[in-house]
Amino acid sequence: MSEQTTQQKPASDEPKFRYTASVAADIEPKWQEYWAAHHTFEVPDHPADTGAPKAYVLDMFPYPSGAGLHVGHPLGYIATDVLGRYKMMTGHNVLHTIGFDAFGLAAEQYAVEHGIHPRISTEANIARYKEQIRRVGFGHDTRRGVSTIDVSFYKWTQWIFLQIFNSWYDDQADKARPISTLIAQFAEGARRTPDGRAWAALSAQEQATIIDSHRLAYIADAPVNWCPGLGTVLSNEEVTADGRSERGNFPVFKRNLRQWMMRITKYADRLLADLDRLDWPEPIKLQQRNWIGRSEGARVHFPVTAVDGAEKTIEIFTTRPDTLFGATYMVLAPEHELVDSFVAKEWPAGTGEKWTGGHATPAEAVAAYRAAAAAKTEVERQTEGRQKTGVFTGTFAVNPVNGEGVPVFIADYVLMGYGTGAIMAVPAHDQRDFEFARAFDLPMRIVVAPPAQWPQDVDEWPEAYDSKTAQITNSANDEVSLEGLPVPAAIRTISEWLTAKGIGEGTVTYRLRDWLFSRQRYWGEPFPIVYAADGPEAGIARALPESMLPLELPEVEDFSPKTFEAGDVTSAPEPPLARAADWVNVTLDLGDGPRRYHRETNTMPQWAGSCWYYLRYLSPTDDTRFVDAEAEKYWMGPQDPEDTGGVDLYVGGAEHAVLHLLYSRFWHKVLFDLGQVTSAEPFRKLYNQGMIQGASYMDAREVYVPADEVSETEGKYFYRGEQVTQHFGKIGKSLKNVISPDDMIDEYSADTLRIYEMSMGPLDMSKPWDTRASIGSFRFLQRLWRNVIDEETGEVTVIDADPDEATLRAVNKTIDGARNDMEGLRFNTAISKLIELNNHLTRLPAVPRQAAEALVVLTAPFAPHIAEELWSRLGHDGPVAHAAYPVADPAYLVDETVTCVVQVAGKVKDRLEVPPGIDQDALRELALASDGVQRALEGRGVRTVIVRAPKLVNVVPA
RNA sequence: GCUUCCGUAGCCCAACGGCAGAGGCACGGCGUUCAGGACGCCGCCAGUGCGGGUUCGAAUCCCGCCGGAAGCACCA
Repeated sequence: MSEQTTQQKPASDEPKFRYTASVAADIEPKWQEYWAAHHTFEVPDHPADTGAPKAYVLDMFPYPSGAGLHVGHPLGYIATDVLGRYKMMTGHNVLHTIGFDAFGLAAEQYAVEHGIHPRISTEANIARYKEQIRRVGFGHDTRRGVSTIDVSFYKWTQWIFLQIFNSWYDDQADKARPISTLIAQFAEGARRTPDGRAWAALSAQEQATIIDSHRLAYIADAPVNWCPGLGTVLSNEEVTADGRSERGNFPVFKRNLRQWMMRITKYADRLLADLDRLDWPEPIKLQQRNWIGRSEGARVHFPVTAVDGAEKTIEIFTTRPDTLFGATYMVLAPEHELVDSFVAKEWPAGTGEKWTGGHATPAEAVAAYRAAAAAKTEVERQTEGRQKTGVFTGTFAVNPVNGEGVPVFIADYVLMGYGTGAIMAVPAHDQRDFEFARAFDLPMRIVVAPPAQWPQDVDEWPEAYDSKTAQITNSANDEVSLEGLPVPAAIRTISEWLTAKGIGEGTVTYRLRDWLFSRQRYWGEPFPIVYAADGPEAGIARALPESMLPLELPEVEDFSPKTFEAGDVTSAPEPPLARAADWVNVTLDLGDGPRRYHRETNTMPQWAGSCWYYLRYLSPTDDTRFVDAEAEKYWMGPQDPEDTGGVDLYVGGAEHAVLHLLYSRFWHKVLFDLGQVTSAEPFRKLYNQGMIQGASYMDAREVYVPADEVSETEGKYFYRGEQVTQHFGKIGKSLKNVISPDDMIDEYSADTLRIYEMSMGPLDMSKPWDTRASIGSFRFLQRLWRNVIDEETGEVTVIDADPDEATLRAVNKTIDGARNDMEGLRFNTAISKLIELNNHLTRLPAVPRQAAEALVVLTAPFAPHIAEELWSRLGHDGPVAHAAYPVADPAYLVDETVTCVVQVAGKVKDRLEVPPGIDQDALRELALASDGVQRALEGRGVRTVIVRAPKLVNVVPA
């Protein structure tokens, strides 16, 4: 590994005009400057209608980290660039650019660590990224590369937030509408207020509360993910399955906090349904479906008498209402709001120790259990949580199907955020309830008939029987019987009965929860929201008018977040913006005269900017609208009535399956509902590139050693004489295996890097990086160069004579194959075809111009610099980037003769040279008469002959 | 535990159900070269993870196992 060959210092006798790293270092910047100076890749916001098709290709918005790019990053960018250039050469208007997602936790943490203001460090990182990206030679329209931290960008992020804030979801119309339409409905009496009073009779406070409960962006007191280690709350999507922060890996606690939320749940059904209309990888669709988690079931009301004597009901959600007769207890989530009203003064006579948890009163037991639950991280809930815990509230509810009293428990295996936060427990037929019932000696009743081999006695069951195909038993009252019904029919029957009796109804529940949208950080978009300091509207969120946007992030002395001990449960978030007193406390005239207000001090999450940046690319300088309407229609509008519209190709990693890709679909749909965009979806086609893996090396202490100082001997790896072990995985600073694109460009060329990355294998597959193997790509370019340029004299050597027949065939077959491969994003096989043609030309005594030019044009999307150079040396004026991609002449795609394989019983026995147009019968006769067949048959008869003219004949012997 | 994807030469990877090899790396020989490197020409190596099945014919389709990767995981 350390013994890298290098072309940096050509030996004295190396031909003067050979394609080397130093030649590449001359021509690559030259062409990059040419493209910029000649606006080669600039495209109008909405091109004139010339009948040309369009292609909007997009890379996932990079976050510019302090570490710079490594060779894994450009993979997707190169792929979109290759496709974009190809599309341009096939007559498309192409829009391709790249910007930066530069707000957020990571950028802020980097700044804090380095003691620099995040704007300074972020802009420095962006500059570095831009330089690295520039060197790779992308065909970007750089005028469009916006960053989320640009004030002119986040003005519109704030504007979109206000659109969402000022909207509600009209279930009737099944779309978002302006909040004014809701207010009008209340004012006209078309919609009832919750308590039935007239709208005008309500106080401003009361009206605001009702309106806010419908807004798509709203403030709520809800259990949220509080991460003391980061000093901020996080969305569900940012918390890993083991209950830690995705960033930093700190513990996360459930806390009730007042936070901004986005009502994404209103879109659950549409987000789910429209997946079917998208050209996305199936695994990503599946992940979104799972995350949305639609499940059909029923809500059922269980009557219960509260401790104060009030008659209440506990509403539960179940997917198995057919098992209602088997419900023998109930469980509420510890955070359930009704719990307090059910905590009995004392334990009912005879309550066992298991149920009381050893506490003297239910109040003590519940308080202790709740405190313990709140102090647990999600990870603890899960690892310990497999052991079912809980306490009895001292109260019994009534099972509405049979009038039986059922004890009410609280237990943390029931989650507040799903369904109604309360369940009926059917221990015989639900594994979780089964485990709880075993732990608490609760009765089980069999209501789904198990197979004959199951023990008669439920006490001997090893686990719950949860079949959905069996028959219901022991389930009847005076009015309804499920006896003998299969599960689906039983669900239908009982649901109808529940609805008729008014004690329940069929319903749909989602796993998806509303999106927690505020962060207690400095480095994010400020909310364009203020609160009146006094008066009747004090504390009510009020939107700034559009004229007051952008609301700029204030400069503060101390931008670092208040963080806490990672495990400090009692801590509470303190937004850094709250310290900017001058900014927070303001006098504004919002249309009703100057008044004192204080600003919202939370900031938006990093996702906000990435929810809509692809729209801003379309008209980056428009200061009247977030996106020019015509531009959006042109680049993203639906192509036909069935089409959702959206970006034509979106390339990025699969790690954003549910975060960015779900959030931006949600925002886009809101904008669509409000008539702001014509596309119903942001990304029509999504493609996940695979990960480039790097070899990392660990010594005996399991410490990573610098990969570039490891040498290989006989399949073993050594670092400073010590043997080390090799692993393949992510590339990263901590793994000490970073290879930057700059390293590759210095050693070979940007074109080599591009060709190598595209030829490593299928784009969507993960594959190991091997710097040594990239020499092959370099050699290809060197041979290509040599096919056009004399290495000794620098003269163009192509001849103007017509190519021979074989060369014409090779050229046309390459054109045909490359076109197909380009359309299918099979860049690896396209390149292999180019290499094949190149090798063919190498063997000729002289290369015909026609063949050389075709190959140069075909190579241009992959290796644009060398292609431009050769194209220009071949005497062309315009850039090869604008040359027409060749079209194959069908006459040269068929060979004069083809080799027909003759099989006997599926085994190859002979080969025949036949004309491609040979007819079936003639070929059959030829094959049967062939030596190989005669020998293989050894006189046996022939049962059938399968003829696939002209390539194959298979003789099946009798 | 459940779901999805992937197993082809020493390595990275090709192959509409029809001759297992397109391309590259590494390796070897010859040529060129003072030499090394580079370059040119030629060569080498697998029967497709394992076991069944469907088919005239299976790397390819189906079933089961083994190995690897990813996702989900108290969601009622």
